[in-house]
Amino acid sequence: MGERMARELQEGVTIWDVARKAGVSITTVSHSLNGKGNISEATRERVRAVASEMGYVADAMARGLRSSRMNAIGLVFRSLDSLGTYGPNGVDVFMKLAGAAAAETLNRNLGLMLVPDLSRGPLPPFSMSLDGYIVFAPHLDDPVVALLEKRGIPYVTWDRDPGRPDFRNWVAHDDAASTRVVLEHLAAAGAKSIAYVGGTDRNAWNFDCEAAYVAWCMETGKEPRIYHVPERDGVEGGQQVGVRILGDGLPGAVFCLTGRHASGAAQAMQERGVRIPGDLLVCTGSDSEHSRQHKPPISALDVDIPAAAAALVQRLCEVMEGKPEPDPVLLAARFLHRKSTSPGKTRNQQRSGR
Amino acid sequence: MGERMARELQEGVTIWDVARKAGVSITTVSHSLNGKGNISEATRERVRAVASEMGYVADAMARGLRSSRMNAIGLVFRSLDSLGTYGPNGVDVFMKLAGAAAAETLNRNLGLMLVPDLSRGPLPPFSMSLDGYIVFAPHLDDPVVALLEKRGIPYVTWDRDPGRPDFRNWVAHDDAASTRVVLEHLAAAGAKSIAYVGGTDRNAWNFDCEAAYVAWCMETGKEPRIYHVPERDGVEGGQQVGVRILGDGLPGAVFCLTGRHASGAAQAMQERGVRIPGDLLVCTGSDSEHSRQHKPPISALDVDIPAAAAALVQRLCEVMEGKPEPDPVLLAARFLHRKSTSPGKTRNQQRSGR
DNA sequence: GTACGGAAGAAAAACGTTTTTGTGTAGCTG
DNA sequence: CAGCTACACAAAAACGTTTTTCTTCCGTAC
Repeated sequence: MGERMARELQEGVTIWDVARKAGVSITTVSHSLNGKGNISEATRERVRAVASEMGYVADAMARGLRSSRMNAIGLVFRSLDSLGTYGPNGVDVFMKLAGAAAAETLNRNLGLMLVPDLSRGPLPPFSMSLDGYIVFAPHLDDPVVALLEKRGIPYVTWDRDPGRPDFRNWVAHDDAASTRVVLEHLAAAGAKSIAYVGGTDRNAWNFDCEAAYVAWCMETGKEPRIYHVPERDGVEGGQQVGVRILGDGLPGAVFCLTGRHASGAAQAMQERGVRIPGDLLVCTGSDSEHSRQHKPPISALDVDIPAAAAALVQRLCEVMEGKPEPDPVLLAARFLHRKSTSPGKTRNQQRSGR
Repeated sequence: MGERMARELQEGVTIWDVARKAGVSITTVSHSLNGKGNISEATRERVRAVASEMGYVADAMARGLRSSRMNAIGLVFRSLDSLGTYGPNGVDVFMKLAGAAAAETLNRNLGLMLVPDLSRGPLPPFSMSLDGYIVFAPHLDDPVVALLEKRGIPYVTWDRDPGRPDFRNWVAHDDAASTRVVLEHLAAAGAKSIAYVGGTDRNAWNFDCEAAYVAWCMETGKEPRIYHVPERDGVEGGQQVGVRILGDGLPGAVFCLTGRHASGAAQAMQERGVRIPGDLLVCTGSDSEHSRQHKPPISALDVDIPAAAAALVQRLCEVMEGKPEPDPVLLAARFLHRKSTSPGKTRNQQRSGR
């Protein structure tokens, strides 16, 4: 029996094999297994037993061909595409999201396909056959989004597409509100002036945070101090901007959107004698290993990745099922209050680590 | 034209549409596009032009059904499965590998599918239709490997499968050699005794490193001091083992396989007054954000991820093409010499960071 | 003038499902 | 007992390719 079973489990047990063994037609097998049609419970049960005993699994491609559903979705990281590397140091939000999305899709019996930049080079063979896409951080006039749109492939995005105000299937943080939380926290902690360091990717995150920063400055009558560093420059870019900021005069606080920039800026300034949080408060808009491990640890806005993944997958499934578009989903970012923005302790205390 | 093209690019332009428009049979279209059959160059060119003008892309599932090649491979992280989370803090080797593998597969016009644990729960729909698998860090008697074996699906593993000495399609570091490099480095830096902290997953990495450690101790006449911490316990587990090691008497050096354990152990011991590298050298067998960011930075063995991904994908493609099995691929781990194992500096120097 | 052979392409089979349509039997109604 | 319905299942069509086999045409050799 084991011998025989092993042979049957070899690739290639089709619906015909099951039908023959169960003494029914392939229709009956299909219906039994999918809970459709009009089959007596007895037959259904028997067929199920035979199928599972034979280790039958419906061929995904045949099924997909017929029902034009692939049961898999694609995940494309636009920000990684522009970063030029798919494994940047310390930026773990991507893997976390990929992992969480994979777990989430598995719950719905969907596969998750990792698709590098769709817009250049030849298309990966069945990128166009996937049932839907999650596009992470599309940028302005994103060609990947345009392609999906043209093909009529359902998709959702993390962060809105800045060039498509009418598109509603997105999930994101409320960046304006989060920015405000940060700025008010910094102000409450005693910062008189706050410098802002954004990235150069033309995505909603950069746009919205900067707009919120400017608006807040207007409201509170402060002079905006805005710096931009390319995302791909990472910690090094942060160090350079740290030096620039110092040259322009030490502000009360620095708000860097990316964790790597924040870490680099803080490090450069600390090396030049600035004490954090004594002389300067530092906060970042996206938590990363760098912000966590910096001495002192840097306060950060944090994404609840599993929640984000769940919301994205859920919304995508709704879109794929043709449900009417509800409003975009806005998640609240958590603010992680760490040492780098602790208001005015004495200078000695801050040295003792921990 | 633009209007019309846009409509045609809508989903659903089939080989029939192309054939009709070009005034030939579907056979001719298929042959023209795939460079097969006996078609005059003129026709071939004309068909190609029509097809690309219409934005025709062969349906991946129909093609896959016919040729029983899916043009996609699966990637499954066994160590993440056992870790219980797909986004562990600071463990970025996975995303890096996923990203590098995705880039590598794209070069070969293959898709990359992320597949969570295959061995429990219902199978993701077409996990069994994929052309091949990369299994990262299979453990002893790994059910995922068994399943693939049973189904006759080609696969390669990162690290050998400890339960299948005959299986040769794997890529790994030479763990024995690497361990030796570390131990000799620690000894050369002045460590008289070296404690070893391994994980509890039953994979080749844990087995081979520990065996190499024991062998080295025998050779050099040292008493082995072995500790085990579950991988999933992370930094916290490291802290606990740090305390245990201290209780057993301070060794000259500690070699922790995982970066998170190393960081935790170092931290716990530093908090109890141990100076690194003054009183104790610390080294880890796998670089991670934790080892990089620790103060002082912890020396580590590092994987050349792109090389690993390239080797894995390459080997998998060979296996899928039925090439005879050459020897397993052994990559050399780089040893990253950092502050935590710098031999006997004065105690004051080591405080000034950097 | 017929047979042969190669070139260029068309027709048809096959891949393994799902879904639509058919078919036969049993039970009930009028 | 003809006719209708419900039931349980089977047959066949369809999905969009690739591949195998078949046709047609034409030039050349016998």
